[in-house]
Amino acid sequence: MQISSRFTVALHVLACIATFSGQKKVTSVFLAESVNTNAVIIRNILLQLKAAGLIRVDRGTGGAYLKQPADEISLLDVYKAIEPLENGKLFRIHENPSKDCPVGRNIYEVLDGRLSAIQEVMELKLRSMSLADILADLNDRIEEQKD
Amino acid sequence: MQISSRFTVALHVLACIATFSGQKKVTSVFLAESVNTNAVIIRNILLQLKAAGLIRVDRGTGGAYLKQPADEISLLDVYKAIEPLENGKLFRIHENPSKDCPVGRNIYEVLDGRLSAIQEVMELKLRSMSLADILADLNDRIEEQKD
DNA sequence: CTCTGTTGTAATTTTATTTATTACAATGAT
DNA sequence: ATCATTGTAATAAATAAAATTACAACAGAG
Repeated sequence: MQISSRFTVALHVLACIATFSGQKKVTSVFLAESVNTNAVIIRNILLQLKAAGLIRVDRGTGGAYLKQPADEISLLDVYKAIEPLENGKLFRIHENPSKDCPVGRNIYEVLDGRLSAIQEVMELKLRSMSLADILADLNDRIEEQKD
Repeated sequence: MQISSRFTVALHVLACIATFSGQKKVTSVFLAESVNTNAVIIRNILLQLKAAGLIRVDRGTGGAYLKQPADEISLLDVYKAIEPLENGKLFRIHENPSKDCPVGRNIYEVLDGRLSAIQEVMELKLRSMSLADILADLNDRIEEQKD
């Protein structure tokens, strides 16, 4: 089961905001065209990024802006802003295993710590990467393509 | 978006097979009761574990058995046996971003490597844990509960 | 103050996926 | 031959993602 595209859409959105800030007004319609999706999808993602304090969105006049320097926005910040994990747990454990079976009775406690450790390394890696890293790669590619 | 419970169900199933091997015949019906789900769900998971070479399932007579020592079955083996990831990619990247936008044109290439690196650390951690580790924890708890 | 472009939000639909269920042929030991 | 069991198909129900439509709220520009 893949992690939904909302996370990568959010990264795309943030990359656009950072890239075009100052040059043009970054609206949900503009973003929807760049991502190739519906503007309401974008607006909802913008709302989540705003709620997490990562961006500012100007009502009425329109436009989205970073509220933090790109090197202070980690991919984990974005991931947590976007992915509404139940209990914050990446892995789902089946519910109500049999209390009559010694395995069923104990499986949750045994798995929970290990699954959390797996999630932890993933989140550490997410934290080690920033929006600035993505922008740097992006700029390199864009510069190359100018020839 | 959480990873489906099929993975943890598979771990539960393997733990039962290892725990009860020799003591009782481990059938899909028995497993379904321990997990608290439908026997067909279990059978399909058994088929996947069998296809991955982790277990043997006896047709007709019934019963499932480990084909490898528990310390040679890593959680990654189980995860890969169970999770049918498209292209093997954990993260989904939205399709057909605008070729007219410099961000849209390059976002896939820029994100792909980083997302793969994140998946990589998660898989390394999964590989570092074995079914034997789970069985050890499980046995400790079961022994404690015998009092 | 009205017009205009935009955001916030609700409601609904479409599509995909997971989980559950029913049914039954195929299997293989007894 | 019987019987418990697996393999498999077909389908339904539940959940979730993604897309769409509609419109009130907003805020600057004229």
